[in-house]
Formats: sequence, structure tokens, C-alpha cells
Amino acid sequence: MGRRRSEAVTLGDVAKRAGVSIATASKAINDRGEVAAATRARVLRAAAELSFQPNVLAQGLVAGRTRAIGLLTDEFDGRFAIPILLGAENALSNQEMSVLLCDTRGDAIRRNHYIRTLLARQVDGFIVVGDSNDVRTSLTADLPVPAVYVYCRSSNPDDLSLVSDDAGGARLAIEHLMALQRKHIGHITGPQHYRAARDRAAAVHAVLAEQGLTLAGGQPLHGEWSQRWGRHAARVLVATAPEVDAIFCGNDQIASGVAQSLTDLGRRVPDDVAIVGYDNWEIFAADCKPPLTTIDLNLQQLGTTAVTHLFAALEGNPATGVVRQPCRLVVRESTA
Amino acid sequence: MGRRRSEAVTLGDVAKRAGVSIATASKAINDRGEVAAATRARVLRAAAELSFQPNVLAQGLVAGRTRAIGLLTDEFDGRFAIPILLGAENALSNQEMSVLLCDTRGDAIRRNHYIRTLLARQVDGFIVVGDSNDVRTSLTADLPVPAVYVYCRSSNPDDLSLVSDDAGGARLAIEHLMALQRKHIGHITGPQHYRAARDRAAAVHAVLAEQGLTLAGGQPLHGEWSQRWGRHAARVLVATAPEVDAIFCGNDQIASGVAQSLTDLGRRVPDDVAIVGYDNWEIFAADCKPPLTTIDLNLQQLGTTAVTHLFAALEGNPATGVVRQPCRLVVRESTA
DNA sequence: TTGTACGCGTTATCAA
DNA sequence: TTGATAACGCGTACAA
Repeated sequence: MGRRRSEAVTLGDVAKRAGVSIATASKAINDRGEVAAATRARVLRAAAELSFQPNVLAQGLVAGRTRAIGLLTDEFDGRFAIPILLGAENALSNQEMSVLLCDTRGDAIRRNHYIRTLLARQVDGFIVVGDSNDVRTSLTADLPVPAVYVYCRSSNPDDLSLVSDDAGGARLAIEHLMALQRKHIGHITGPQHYRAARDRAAAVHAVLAEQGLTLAGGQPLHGEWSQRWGRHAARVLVATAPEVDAIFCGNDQIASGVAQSLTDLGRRVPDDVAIVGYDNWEIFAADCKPPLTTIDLNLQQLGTTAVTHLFAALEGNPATGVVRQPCRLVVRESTA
Repeated sequence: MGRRRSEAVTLGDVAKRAGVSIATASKAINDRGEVAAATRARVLRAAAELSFQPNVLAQGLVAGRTRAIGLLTDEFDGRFAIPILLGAENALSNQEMSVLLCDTRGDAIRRNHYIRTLLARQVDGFIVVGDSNDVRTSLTADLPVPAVYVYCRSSNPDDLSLVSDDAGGARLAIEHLMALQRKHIGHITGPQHYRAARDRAAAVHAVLAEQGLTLAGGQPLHGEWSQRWGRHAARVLVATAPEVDAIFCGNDQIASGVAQSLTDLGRRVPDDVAIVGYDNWEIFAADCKPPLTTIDLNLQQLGTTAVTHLFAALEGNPATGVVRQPCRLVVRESTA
């Protein structure tokens, strides 16, 4: 092990070695006040020789801010939080900020506990990551620091909520299929109680209506977010609407199941039926047979955006309302 | 927003309201020293009324420890790190410890940067999460605090490394298949340059040999960790060894692909060919057709164990060497 | 039993 | 240009 904690080198050590006072050493290191060039050089050399690292705790105590933020997730194991977290962590570390991670597991008691803990640690702000694009109780009233909500909508419209643009994503998918001359487009998606599923289904309906089209099978097929449901629903859809020539799926797992069933039924993908998935979860989308055209949510970017907004809020320029992050169409063989 | 940061309530406020000195308030709140019961009650009530939260920074400054640990991941988006992290975060929060999360993205420069940052924040220890069971450069020499390595082997044998028991997991799988009277067992797995793939393949060989059996097809089939490879390899294996009645796969994606191809080829799963996967990645294993029997790595438990060991090290009882965490067989329909 | 006083490592003010 | 000194909030000898 390196130096023991008790022998940690402090500003005092640097000052002593450079032959100056602690105050001067501090100024030299932080480029503050008037310090003679020669003095500064001496101090910096001493600091380097001792591998001096300022104690962030002490800095935070006097500065009143810690350059640390609390990241509160509802359900971390859901796969959406992870890219968001990754984007946020990266953006924060670029700004020399650290991330304190807390996973509430959807439990209000844990959540409150974490909030207290984080506040006791004097975090400068919060990023709250939801587990769906749906509404989430606002914490802001209890916080003395700014918060940004990501992948959820805060119940308080005065907060800033960053969500994925579900309607826009659905539009991308349908317009892509229409550009391929598909006229009989079905929609197989997740449970109706998911706002994302509802918003996308509504957008599908609207975009088709703009061209005087209606949904193959008449209605969207709502089920689970699983391959199993995709396999089942595809059979149902083909039975009810044999003319179907394209299927827009609520996620990549469903799409993967749909592809399996269509193949089983002897329909070629994409020749007979084109498929568009959702989420661009590579492990499913790229490894599907055939690889899936899908909608990417730009989740990492969502995390980055959250950080940008949090910084703005820290500087006194908070935004409010719901901001929708655009999606991106990723074309692969299932529509090629 | 709640109270502004500048109006944060301090121990002094509590003391004033309780009509005692700061020292007495501190003792009362921390159950330290001799404080009259009545006084303590007064202090506690005052603290509650003001929602007093001790400033952890100040506590850390005087105590020399922060009750925070640094969690360093190599590749966070790989799915293995996440359950480990979840287990560790949960165990730590049970001990009132916080987690500073840093993802190095496999980059040495980022890694060093993060280590400096975390040390500057005076973390009490490190948990280093690797991205495979393979060797990883030891950091310990540069650290003034303990570190535990998880899902990787530190290059320094004096460190403590927690890994998954690949040989044991493979043994579970093969013994399960043999208990089902399968005699012609094949093995389709990932790239040979993965230690996990090699260790498991070796164990498969050993366990079969104990019963005088050999691998169907003669050799393990090494490829990618993908469904695509599973689909391909299954066809190869059935062609070379038509008598195959069981396939042990290196992960659940491969197993899922294998199941698809076997079905395409008209072999029933599990009646004609039983399948065992690896990882118990629910989204693949439970949603497969048929649902997969598989090996669970107990990754959350691995995270918990890491925390236990880190605490032991913090208390001066560090362990060393490589500790293998046992796996668990999860039986589903693919062998039922 | 209670309170005074000091120290933790840093930054900022102001006098020298 | 430099340095003594006072914060920041808390814990803890030690004195009262």
C-alpha cells in the first residue's frame, strides 16, 4: 500500500518544503492573489514532489460546495438507467464532479434515506433517473439544491424533466416504413399502462392518418415487453390481417419474437414483412435474425443533457417543464 | 426548494435551541460521554425540531474517514458489473456508507484520474470491478486505503480477488445433464481468449472424463458470445455429432440461438436435446423458447461479499488470494 | 455533568 | 508580495 492515510501530505507540508506560509502556498496552487512567479514555481515544484492532493473535504467545508452530485435511480437494473447514468457520469467527470450513486429499488423509504444521506454529504445537486417516461413524485420541495429529472416526468411542472420523445420516435419508424412503400403496417407493443406505449401508439395512428392509412389489424396489440409476446402477437396479427407488410414493435425484444414467428410462418423478413423495433438494445437488435432496424433513444445523450441543465441550474439558470430528447432511426436488415 | 444551503442548520443551532454548549450537544447526539438524560432528551428534541443533519464533510475531516468508498468499473455497460454494483451498493448503504461511482471505460488515463479524484475525496476504500474473470493490474501499491477486486483477478496475489467459480459452474451444468441420463453432451461457448471460456471447457472435459464420457463433437466449439454463433454452431454440431442429446452453452445468448436452430432442424427441446445456458440473464433465459435451464453467477452476492471483505480490511483484517464464489443451477424447461 | 478550547485541511480577508 | 488569522462544522481532550 502507498502512504498511509495518517501520513497524507497537506498544504502545510508543501508550504514548509517551499519555504513559504500556508496562505501563500494556497494562492500559488490556486492561481489566486498576487504571488511572485518565482514563489509560485517553488510551491508548485514542492507540491509536485510531494504529490500533493488537496483534501476535497476541507475544500468543501469552506467553499460550501463539494463538486459532487447525487444520482438517484428508481430501478437501476432496468436497462434504461444504465446508459443514462453512463452519459451523466462521463459528463460530470469532465467537469471534475463526482457521482454518488443511490439505487432506491422503487422504495420510498430507501429514497428518503438516500436523500438525507446525500444532503448530509453536501451534494451540490441531484439527478433523478426514472424507470419509464412516466410521472414521478417531485422531490424538489425538500431539497436545498437543484434537481433534474431524467427519463421521468416530475409531478411538479416547475421542475425540469428530460424524457425521450416517444411520439417522435414512433413517427420516425412509421415514416421509414411508408417510405418503403409499406401500406399495411401493424403495431405490436407493451402494456397499455405504460405511457410510452400509449404515446407511441397515438403517434402511429396520427402519422398513418396523415396519409389516409389505418393500422393493419385495426388496433395496436398491447401485451408484455417480451419476446414471448412478440412471438404470440405476430401470429395473431398475421391471422387477422394477412395483408400485413410491416410491423412496428414497441421494443427490440418484441421485434425479435415477431421475427421468429414470421420466419416460422414462412414470411420473409423484410421482403414480405418489414420490422422496426424500438430501443436499439444492441444485444437484441444487432444479434436478431435478421438484424433489426430500430429506434435509438440516445440515452447517453440524455444523461449528458441532464448534466448540462444541472450545471445551468447550479449557476442560477434553471430550466423548467418537460424537454423531449429526439430519437434516432437505425437501419438494419429487417427493413433493408 | 427547501432551506437554502447557506441556512443549513448546524450543531450550533441545535445547541442554542437546547440551551447547551456545542460540545454537550455533540455528546448527546452521538451518545458519547456522560450527559444527563434530561439534557440529552432536550438536545435530541431540538435536533429533531430543526431536522438537524450533521455535515459529513466536517465529520470526515476530524475523523479521518468519510464512510464513502470508490467503486471503479472497467466497463460498466457490460452486464456483469451491474448486479455486482447493485449488491455492493446495497450492502454499503446498509452500513451507512456511500458509493462514489467511476467508470474507466477501460482507459488507463481515466483510471488514474479517477483514483486521484477518489483519494482527494478521502474515500475509505476501493472496490474494483473487472469485466471478466481475468487478470487486472493491481492498484493497491498506489493506494493508502484497502481495495478489493471483484470479477477479476488482481495481478498481485497479495490482493483479494473475488471471482466467479467457472469450473464449479460448468460442473453443475454437466452433472445436471448427466443426471438426466444424457450421454452425448456438446459444448458451444465463447472465444478461447476468455479465461472463463477456457476454465469452463476444461471443467466440462474433466467432469465427463470422470464418468468415462467424452464431448459430443470431440471438441468444445469456440466462437462469439452471441445468438448468431449459437444458431450457427448448433447446426455444425448436429451435423458432426447427430447423436447429440444435450448442449451446454457458454452463455444464455448462445443457448438461445442454439434453441432456435434446433427447433428449425426439427429437434425437440428438451426431449431430443436438452440445453443448459450460462449467466441466468433473465431477459434471455426466462424469455427463451423454451425457457432456459442455466447457471446463475450470484453476482449480487459477489458484490455483497466484496463489501464484507472490504469492511474486514478496514478493520485491519485483510484477506488475500483468489476467492471463488459458487454458482447456482436454475432449472427451467430446456432440461425439464 | 457541562463547557472551553483546540484541531482537522483548506480558503479568504486583511494587515504587514 | 507575503503571512497571520479567522472562518467552515464537528469531535474530543481536559478543565471546571
